[in-house]
Amino acid sequence: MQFTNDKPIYIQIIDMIEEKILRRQWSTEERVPSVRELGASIEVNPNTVMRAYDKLQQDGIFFNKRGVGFYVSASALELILETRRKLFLEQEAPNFFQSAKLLNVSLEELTKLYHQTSNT
Amino acid sequence: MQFTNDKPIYIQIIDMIEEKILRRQWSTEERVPSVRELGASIEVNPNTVMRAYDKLQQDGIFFNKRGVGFYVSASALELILETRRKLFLEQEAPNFFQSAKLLNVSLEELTKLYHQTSNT
Amino acid sequence: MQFTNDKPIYIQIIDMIEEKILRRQWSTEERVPSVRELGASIEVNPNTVMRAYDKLQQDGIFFNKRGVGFYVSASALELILETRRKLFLEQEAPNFFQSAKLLNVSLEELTKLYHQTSNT
Amino acid sequence: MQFTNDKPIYIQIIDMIEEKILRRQWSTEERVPSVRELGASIEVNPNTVMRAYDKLQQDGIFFNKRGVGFYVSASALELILETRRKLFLEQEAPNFFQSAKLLNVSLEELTKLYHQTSNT
DNA sequence: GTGGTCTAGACCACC
DNA sequence: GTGGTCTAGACCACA
Repeated sequence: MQFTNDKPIYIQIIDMIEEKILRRQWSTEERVPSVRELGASIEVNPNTVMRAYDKLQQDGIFFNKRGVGFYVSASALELILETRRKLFLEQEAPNFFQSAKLLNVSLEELTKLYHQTSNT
Repeated sequence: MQFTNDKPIYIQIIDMIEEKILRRQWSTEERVPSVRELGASIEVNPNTVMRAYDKLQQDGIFFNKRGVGFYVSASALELILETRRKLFLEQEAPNFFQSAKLLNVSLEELTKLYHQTSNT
Repeated sequence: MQFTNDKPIYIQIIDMIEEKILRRQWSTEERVPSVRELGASIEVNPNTVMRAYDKLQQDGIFFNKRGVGFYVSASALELILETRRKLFLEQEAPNFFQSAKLLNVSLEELTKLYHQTSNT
Repeated sequence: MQFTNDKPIYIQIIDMIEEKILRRQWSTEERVPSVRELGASIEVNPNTVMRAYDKLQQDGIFFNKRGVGFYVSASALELILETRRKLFLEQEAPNFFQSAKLLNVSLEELTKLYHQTSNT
């Protein structure tokens, strides 16, 4: 996995996991890789993965069976959708459209870009 | 000036200056405030302002007359527009629309948001 | 380390590092001393070392693993050689030979000086 | 006239003047432009030109007739040649050839470059 | 007056 | 531990 330098790695891991859940690649109530496994596969210190899992657990997206591992919670999908939609509508969209106007990108161009964007 | 905590101050200064240029509040070939002046007016250490000016100079947006001060370069507006448009079209827009699709925000909703966005 | 007064310290640090890489004393993909370490060893403020590292990173000679340290990039040697050769052939050499001609230093004398120059 | 940022302007003016003398464009005992004249023609503050003239006078290259102007001294050419040759042979040449060796520029290439260099 | 460099010391997030 | 940012204060050369 490739990491950018503008965000902490553990945040990028969280984003990746949330995307996997959103895309139904990781299902509800499913056990997720151990911190060591995931750490090894994406070449990141297990502590950093742990930090991401911790945050996800705090947010109610993961839960933990002691000595067994982490699981995707039943309400995970709903939670992620809710918070992300809120962020998207209240923060990202206004910023995005304001940028567009400042840069003279018209509604037509935006619509075209919208249709060009793949779902992957 | 108000600063947020999610970005370094010197970056926020750069953003502010680029916006001023984009909005034609600072014109090409015009002398800009000295590091001390700007520092005093926005209550930031002159070193921090210097760091912003330095970056802007590296990017060709400012140039410098020795012992006199910094100036907005002739190509500043063009440079900013070019890099920002590129970033917008190639990075931000795809990410944004992909998010929209992932979150089931329809084109109609987006269009509505577009029209709601103020130009300021 | 000895510093001269005709160049900023951070530039002299950059030069020293590039020379180390050119002479294969610091290898590609190798971790370099932390800003604090190097600062202590050459008796310079860590901020000044940081400034040098920052520039090297901008130029693609260093890269950075978050929370770990700076590394010599894979293309470092190539980059340094390329830019230095270009500078040498297009700027320094013409200036040098023009000076020689202006000062009536003959090709024979230059050749002699060439052979006298040590490789260190 | 074009100025670089890596050297003070007054030094660049001195260099330019010395070159003019070396090339016999300004002759011995000849009156040189006033500080105001030269300042206007190269778009530099007269104070800065004055600083250059001052230094040249200190070095014995110019002399001054009060109320009349500055003149190229009789020994100017000799003085310039002497100091420049010394600098060239003891500093510039060793540095130059050491660079050449570090960058694997052979004697043949250097000789070729020598012949390519125009005298202008 | 201007930019530019440097130090010392502090604080922070991240790994 | 690591980089990274910021401040306060100093000093300097240059225009």
